[in-house]
Amino acid sequence: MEPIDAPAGRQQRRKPTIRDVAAASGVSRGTVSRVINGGHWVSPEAREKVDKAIETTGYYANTHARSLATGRSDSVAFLLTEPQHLLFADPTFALLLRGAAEALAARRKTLVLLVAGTPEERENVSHFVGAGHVDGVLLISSHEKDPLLDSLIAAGVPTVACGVPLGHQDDVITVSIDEVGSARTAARHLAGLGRERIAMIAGPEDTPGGRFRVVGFQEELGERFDADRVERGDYSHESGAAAMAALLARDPDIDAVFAASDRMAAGAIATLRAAGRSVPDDVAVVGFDDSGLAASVDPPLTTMHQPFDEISAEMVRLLLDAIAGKDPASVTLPASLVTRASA
Amino acid sequence: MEPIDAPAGRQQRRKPTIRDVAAASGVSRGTVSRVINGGHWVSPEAREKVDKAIETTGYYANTHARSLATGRSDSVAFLLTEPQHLLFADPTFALLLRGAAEALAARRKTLVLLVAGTPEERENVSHFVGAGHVDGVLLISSHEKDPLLDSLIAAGVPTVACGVPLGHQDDVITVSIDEVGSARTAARHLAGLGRERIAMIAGPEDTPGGRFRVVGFQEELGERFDADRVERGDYSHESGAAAMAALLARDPDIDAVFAASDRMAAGAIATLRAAGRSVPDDVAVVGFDDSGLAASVDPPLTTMHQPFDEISAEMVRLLLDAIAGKDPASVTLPASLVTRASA
DNA sequence: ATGCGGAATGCAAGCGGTTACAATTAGGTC
DNA sequence: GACCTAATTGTAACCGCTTGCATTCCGCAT
Repeated sequence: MEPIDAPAGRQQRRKPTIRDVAAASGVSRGTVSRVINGGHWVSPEAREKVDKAIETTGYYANTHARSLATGRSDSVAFLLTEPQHLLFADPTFALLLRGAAEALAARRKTLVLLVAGTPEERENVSHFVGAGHVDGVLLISSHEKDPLLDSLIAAGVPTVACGVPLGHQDDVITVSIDEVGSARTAARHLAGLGRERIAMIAGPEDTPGGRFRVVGFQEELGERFDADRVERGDYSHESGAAAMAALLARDPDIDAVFAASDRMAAGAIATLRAAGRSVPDDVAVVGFDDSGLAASVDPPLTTMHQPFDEISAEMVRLLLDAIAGKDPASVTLPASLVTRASA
Repeated sequence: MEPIDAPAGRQQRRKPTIRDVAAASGVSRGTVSRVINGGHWVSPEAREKVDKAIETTGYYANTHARSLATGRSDSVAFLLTEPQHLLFADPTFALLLRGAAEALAARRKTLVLLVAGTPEERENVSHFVGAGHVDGVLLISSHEKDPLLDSLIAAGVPTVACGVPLGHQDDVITVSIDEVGSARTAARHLAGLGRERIAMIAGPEDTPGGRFRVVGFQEELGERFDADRVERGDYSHESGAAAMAALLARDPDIDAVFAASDRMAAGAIATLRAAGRSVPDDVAVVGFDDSGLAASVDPPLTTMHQPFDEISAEMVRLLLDAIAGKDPASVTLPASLVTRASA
C-alpha cells in the first residue's frame, strides 16, 4: 500500500526530500545541497534547474536532518532564570522577548523558550543546553552569581546576558544600559525641577540595576544625598507602594521620588495619593523602564526609557557572532528621559 | 589527531553517543535505545548495566538524531498571529505563555515561540510548521477567519486554539472561557449593586470575546439593555479611555461600566477621574481578565478572573492528546468574579 | 528427544541532510 | 597535442538514533 497516492485528505503525501529535488532536476543530491547552502561551486544552469525543482516539488529542508549532519541547531534559547511569577509579571520581559523573537526570525533562527525557575527545571535546562540542543543562550537574569550561568560557561555554550550579572563582568558577553548614567539623568531632572528632598526607591541589591542606579543617584545629588531617603523594593507595584509608605513615614516632606521601575513608581503614586499628596505638584515621580505601563498610569509617568528593541537586537547580534566564533565585546546602551506628567 | 584526548579546556571531548553507552555496557545499540525508550523488552540485568553506563558516560540523547529517526520533534509551537505590538503589550499573553511553558516543560516538550505578524513572517511560519518542525501548534489568536489557521488545518498539523476563532468552531480544537456566562456574571454583579444605567466597553467585533461578552451582557440586562450604552475598544488602555469618554458624552448619568479587559477598565477609570466621577461611588467599574494589572489599578479592579493557568494547561493537554492521535474535544472553562474595590 | 512459543537481543536499514574526496570536463599554455 | 589548473559534479561516508526482522536461548508440553 503505497502511501504516496493515498486517497486525498487522510494521509498527506510524503514530504519531498532532497532526493526528489535531485531527481526532478537531474543532478545529484550533493549539488542540490550546495545550491541550498548558498550555491557556491555550482554552475548557473544547475542552480537554476535546482531552484525550479525546489519550486515545483515544494521542497523544504528538514532541520533535524540538517542539524544532525552539521552539528548546529540553528536555534537559540531565551532563558529565564527567575521564578516564573516574577518575570512574567514584568512587562519588560515581554518587550525583551518580542525584540529577540523579531531579530531571530529575521536571521531565520528559532527561538526556544526555556524557564529555569525550580531546581528541577534548572537541572533539565542545564542538560538540555549542555547537550547542544541550542546553539546559544540569551540569558535573562540579573541576579548575582547564577550557578546556571557558571554551568553554561563551563559547558562552553555561547551566552549573552542582559544586564551585567554581578560577579560575571568578565566572563560573559553582556548587553546592558548605562545604569549609573541613567540614574544621574533622572536625578538631575528632579533636581532641575527645583526639588530639594529627593528620595529613591531602588531595586534589589543583588541586581545590577538595584546597585548601580543608587550609585548614579548618589553621584548626581552629591551633598544633598541622604541615605535615609533610599528604600529598596523588588521592582513590583506592591513593593513600590510599601517603600513609599516607609519613605513618607521617615520624611513627610519628600518632594520627589525616583523609582527604579515603572511598576514601583505606580505603587508609589498610589501610596502618595492615599496619603493626600498630589503628583506631580506635591511630589514629583520619575520611573524607570518606560514599559507599556508608564503611559497609562495616572498621571502618565516621566521615566527613563530603556531601549528594549535595541537591547534585544544587540543581544541577538552578539550571540550570533559568538556562535559564529567571533569574540564580540559587550555593549552598553544609553537610556533616555521621557517626560510625561509625573515629573 | 584524536580529539578525544585534546588538551583540556579548548575542545571539550566529543559527547558520548549511544555507541559509547553500548560499548560501556556490553550490549548492542538497539538494546540501549530500548532502555532509553521505556525499557520494554529488555532484561532487568541489561537495563541495569545500561543505566549504569549512561550514568558514568554522562550520555544524553541527541534530539536531532532522534527526531530524524522518529519523525517527531517533541516540540510545540506557541504561535502568535497578531501584530506583535498588540500581543506583547497585553499582560494576558505573558500569563498564557507562562502556563504553556510550565505545562510543556513538565511533559518534557520544547516550546518554540513563533510570531506571525507581517505577511513575510506568516509565510515563514507557515513553511516552518508545514515542514513538520514542530509536532503541533498552540494558537494564540482570536481574530476571525485566520488564513494561517486554514493552512495549518489543511496541512494537518495538530492545533489547539485559545478562544473560539470565529468561523472555525467546528474544525479546530479550542479552549475557551464561557464568554456569555461570564459577561452575565459581571452584569449581574453590577445590577445587584443597584446600578441602573450600566454601560459596556466591548472588544473588537471580530473576536469571540468582543462578540459574545456583549451577548451575555445583553441577556442579563434584558429590558434594561440599551445599545447606546455600548462602545467598542481594542482591549487597550487608550481605547478604554476613549470609549468611556464617548459613553459619558452620550449619557452623563452612567453609574456603572463593564469593560471587556482590565486595560480598558483602567483607561475608563482614568477618563472617569478626569471627568470628576469617583469610582466606585459615582460609577462602578468591572473589568475582565484579572491580569496583574487589576490589583494595581487605583482603585483595585473588580474583574472577571480568567483562569489562565488552567487554560494553558488544558491547551497543552489537548494538543499532546491530539498529537498522540486521540481526538480530544474542545473545552470551555468558567470565569469567576473577583471582587475588589472598583465595584 | 523434538518441537514450540515467547522473551531478549543483535543486526542493519533507514531518517534526510552535509561534505570530503574523487572524477570529469573545459580552458588555456607551451 | 600534451599537460596543468580550476570549475563543476557525482559518490559515498558519516551524523546519532530508532525499529522491523532475524536470531538465539529458554522452559515446557508432547
